[in-house]
Amino acid sequence: MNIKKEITIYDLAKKLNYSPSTISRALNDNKSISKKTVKLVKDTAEEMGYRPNVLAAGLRNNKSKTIGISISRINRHFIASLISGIEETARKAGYNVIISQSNDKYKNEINNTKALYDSRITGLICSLSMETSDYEHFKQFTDKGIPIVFVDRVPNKFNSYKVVIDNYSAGYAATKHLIEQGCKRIAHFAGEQHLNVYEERKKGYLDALKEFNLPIEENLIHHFKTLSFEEGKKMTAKLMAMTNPPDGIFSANDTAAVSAIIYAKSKGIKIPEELAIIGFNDDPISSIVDPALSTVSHPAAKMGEISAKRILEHSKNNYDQSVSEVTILNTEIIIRDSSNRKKLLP
Amino acid sequence: MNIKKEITIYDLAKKLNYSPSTISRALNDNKSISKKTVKLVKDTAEEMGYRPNVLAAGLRNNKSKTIGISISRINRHFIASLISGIEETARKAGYNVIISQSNDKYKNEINNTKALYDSRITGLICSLSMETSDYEHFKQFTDKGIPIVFVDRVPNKFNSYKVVIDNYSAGYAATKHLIEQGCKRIAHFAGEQHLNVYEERKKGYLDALKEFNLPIEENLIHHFKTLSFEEGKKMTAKLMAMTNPPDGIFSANDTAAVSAIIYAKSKGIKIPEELAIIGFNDDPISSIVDPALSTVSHPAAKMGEISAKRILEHSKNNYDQSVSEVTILNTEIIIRDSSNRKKLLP
DNA sequence: ATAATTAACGAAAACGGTTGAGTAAACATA
DNA sequence: TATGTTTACTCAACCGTTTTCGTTAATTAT
Repeated sequence: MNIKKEITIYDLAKKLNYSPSTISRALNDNKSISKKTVKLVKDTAEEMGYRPNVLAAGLRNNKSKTIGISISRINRHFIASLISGIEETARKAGYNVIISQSNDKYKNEINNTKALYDSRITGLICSLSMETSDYEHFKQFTDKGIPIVFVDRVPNKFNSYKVVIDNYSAGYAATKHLIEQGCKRIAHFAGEQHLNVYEERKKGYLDALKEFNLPIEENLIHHFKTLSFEEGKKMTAKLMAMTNPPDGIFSANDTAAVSAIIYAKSKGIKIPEELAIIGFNDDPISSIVDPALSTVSHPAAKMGEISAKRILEHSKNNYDQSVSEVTILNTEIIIRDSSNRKKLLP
Repeated sequence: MNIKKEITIYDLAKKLNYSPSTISRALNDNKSISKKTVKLVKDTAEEMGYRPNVLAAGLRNNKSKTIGISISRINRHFIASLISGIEETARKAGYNVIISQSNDKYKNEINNTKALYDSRITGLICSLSMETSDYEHFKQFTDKGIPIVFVDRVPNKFNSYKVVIDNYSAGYAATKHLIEQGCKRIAHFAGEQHLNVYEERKKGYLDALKEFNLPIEENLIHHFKTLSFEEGKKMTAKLMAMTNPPDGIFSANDTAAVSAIIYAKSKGIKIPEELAIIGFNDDPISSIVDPALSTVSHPAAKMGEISAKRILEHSKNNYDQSVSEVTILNTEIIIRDSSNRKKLLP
């Protein structure tokens, strides 16, 4: 088991009788090196099995070609798609992607951002943890001119790039859709209200009710810790046991919405006739559940792509850090059988 | 917008009147530095806002505390859970995780592994792309003593660590389960046969049939390109249109199995009475589909955890690279309504 | 023909840690 | 008392690139 020695630009320099500077420039297509030499250098680099050491380059430039990601957890469909979009565009540009999961813990997010900083990332893409309401730990980046792109779950009081969907409009549209299907008493499964996404979805819901002169009933609005399957099931049970149960549910995510469908079915409640349901995210489960769940689709991969591009552009042009450029992407209401009462009409 | 200067160990050294070496050692808890000094150094480091530059350390050590991952694509439940497991254990040990997606293209896998190598990763965790059947591009790691852990989709002819499930036994058990439910003509949705996972699942299927003296009918065995929803649906349609259709399906993944359920339901075929179905992976969709899909559960996060630990151990102990240590994890058959005929009996 | 410009490359100093070898003082041992 | 051992540091080289200044020779302008 003998370990082969690494080939460096010095080895190339010695072999070709050039200085390391020339080799470096040739490899980077510096125009002050003749095309002939560039070709020669690149060919022998290939031939000798030279592989650049990005750590050395990174040290010298005080920046590695790396994008850092801080998210809650990977194994959720939306997040996985987001990361997929980031990775794809980053890699095309020759950048690596480092991921870190907060598991929705504030403390983890702090430690992770530190670790990412220590790697001298070119930029950070972050979707906040559930618990985060203080943003001090992001200053280490802005202090050093390192761009941050917040995506989906973003802070309202922090100057930086943001890539989001219009949660308000989506919440409004989802609720309006239920109203148009004839729902009069629509419940809302809401998420943590200090997170912009859930706060805005709820606002949209409330405004739609107002718009159509439907009363806002506080006992139909429930704030969930995690919008999990279990939570959703329990809440659906509670709601449907009311003397005057709701005839519609707008859930801030699909998991809870699906749990509502499954619970209602098990109790013989007809969907959508007695209870129309719409979720949020367009998770794979939403098209599999029976009846299929209406929902709001997120352009997750696209959001990742745009976020990555923000970082790449910034590092090219060195934009003014103090500018907070917000990108708002369109959502789409996907109507399936869980809410489509009109389809049932002759 | 003025960018703050970075604090280095030289700044700490100057401030404390120590040499940089002492600072470095103190920060790394080297025992040749007095506890008093260590505390002093760490405290002022904290106070001055010192953050280590892992690029510099990595350059010096010719290895960054980073684990590289090469997988097909992130946004699949199994892969996302796997990565989640890797990230969690890596981060606990102070390691970063770089991900790269091949999108199941051999060429991408080659480029990605090069990029990972260039980052001087401590080790590589890889689940092969669909197209990979040549392993030359992994030699760059073993040549340099960098450990590789293949996980799930592993090469059979390459010396390295491997973390897998017993696909053969799982395939056997899944098929046996259908047989025990009374199925006589069981179809198999198989994947690409040069991938160990699909090859072995099929072998298990075949051996179970033999064991129970059921005939092997080639027209019930179908090899899929991607085991997608559409492929599964088409194939189910074809199978159920036969004059003598199968009474059971063992699908090598859940997506195709779910598509079979949905297709059969749409055609009024009773599940599991007329057609019993079992899938593979225990994707979230499998418990949501109605009737719920029986399946084989993968300990995905656990596999990630073990893979990461292999890398960490290796880098601590510098094990003999030529040893190919294989870890085989248990799977579990999860019986749900899509195959549970006995439940229907009084 | 001479001055000015340009093209093509080289020397050497960073970048921020790590580490083997060395040292001075304090302490223990024979 | 002389010697050996520890303790707690320091020195300086090194990791592989990049980049700022040069330098030299060739080309162009005057």
